Amino acid sequence: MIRIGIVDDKAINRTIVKQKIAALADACIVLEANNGIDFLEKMRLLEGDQLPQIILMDVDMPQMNGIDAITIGSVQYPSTVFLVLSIFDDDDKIFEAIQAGAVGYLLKEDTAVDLGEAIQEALSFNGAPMSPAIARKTLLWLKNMPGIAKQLKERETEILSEREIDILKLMVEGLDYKKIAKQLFISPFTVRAHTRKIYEKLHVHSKAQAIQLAHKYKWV
Amino acid sequence: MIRIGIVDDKAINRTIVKQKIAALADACIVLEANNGIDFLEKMRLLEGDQLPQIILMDVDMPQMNGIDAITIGSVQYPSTVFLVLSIFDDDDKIFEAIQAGAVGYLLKEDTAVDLGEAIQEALSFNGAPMSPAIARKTLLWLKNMPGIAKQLKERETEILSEREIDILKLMVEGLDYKKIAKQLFISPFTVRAHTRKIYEKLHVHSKAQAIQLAHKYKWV
DNA sequence: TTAACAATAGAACATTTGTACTAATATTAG
DNA sequence: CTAATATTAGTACAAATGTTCTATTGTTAA
Repeated sequence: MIRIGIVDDKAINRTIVKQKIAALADACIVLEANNGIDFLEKMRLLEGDQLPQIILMDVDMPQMNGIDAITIGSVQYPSTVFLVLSIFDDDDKIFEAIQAGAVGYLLKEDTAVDLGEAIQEALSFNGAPMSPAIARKTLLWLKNMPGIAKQLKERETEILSEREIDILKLMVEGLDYKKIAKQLFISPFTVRAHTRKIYEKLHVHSKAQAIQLAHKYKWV
Repeated sequence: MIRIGIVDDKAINRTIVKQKIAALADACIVLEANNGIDFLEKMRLLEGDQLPQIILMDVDMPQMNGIDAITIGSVQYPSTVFLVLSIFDDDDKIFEAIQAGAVGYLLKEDTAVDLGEAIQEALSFNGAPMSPAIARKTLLWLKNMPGIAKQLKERETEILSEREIDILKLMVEGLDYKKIAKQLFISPFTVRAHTRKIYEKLHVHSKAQAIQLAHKYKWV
């Protein structure tokens, strides 16, 4: 019997998932929580042999979101497996969830993936369930992140546009927005617009982080 | 009607795949090759509207392996989608295949994944088919990627103190004042004090400029 | 011929950073 | 011992940056 936990702030979502679980032969819900805080508190009250083996975690929740809950929970309960069940395929969210320790990421609306199958895969030794859309994103990220084993020289980044690379280069040289704008004969606002796009694409949140990636992957 | 190509050096494997394809309603085999060279030659003989939309590619083949075939093929035939069908879940192979341009990676023995579904996913706009085992590996890679930037050599700068270099290193890694402070168990104010000293010594006026010098003189 | 995207420009607001100060310890070179 | 320097910690304010928006124009892919 597989012990399952559901964390979602919307009762309707929990009900839908519970109905799907009920259809499975070998599974039962042992924990239900509204948000990250609630989840951690309810986990603390359970004995070791009653702890859920798998948690189906929503991302957007009040008080404590799913990412933070996974970050803390995956350390505190290393034998529990966390599976994100989100409505959004927001890049940053997926990335953060994986970083936090989620073993899989499913889209709620993704009908192609059967929840039961996903649970089986998550619990099986070396499986990780993913919606095809999510799989594609992770592959694209991987593809564009050289430096694992082979250092792929001056390969095309494919992520950033030409103009974005212009800006990134000047950023690396230590120029501020105004100086970059003057250099490229454009408005400082435009430089900032490009910067926002760069951050979004690289999943970073500061100039220093962008510069670090630029050096690491030799984009400059 | 989906046009499919199979590249595998073992006739028995091709037969198995062909049988699975035959069971699909809307698909037909338009190309069959023994290895990478053979594949590229046979592709050249086909008209644009007869080119396969999807290639099921084996990895280990004589003369030219699947990775190289994808590398070349994905450039020459950008609208064709390459799907690796391998017996091995060898880390390097998977990674190389993705780098080469494969949109998905399936294990032949993986019974959980239906080939037809995988083909549909591969052809659909933003789907990528993956065996759960492969998905897990890619997730692990992603998770561990940003952390590879360790092991920095010590070098005498003669200008900066040890502590200042500590701070500079973390600055280069993209951490803000608070994060650096937490990392070094000191107050953010202290970090800022060090930063001021660093700027003074290096004659710079921003984080980005300091990072630039750090890279230029290989202090990190 | 739409749809998507790149490049441009800007408003508004919160956070972080840069700079100019002070100041207590600890260590070290002369 | 004394002076210099490193490390620590803080206040205060101005400037730069990060983020969330909107919006126009041109180019390109489907």
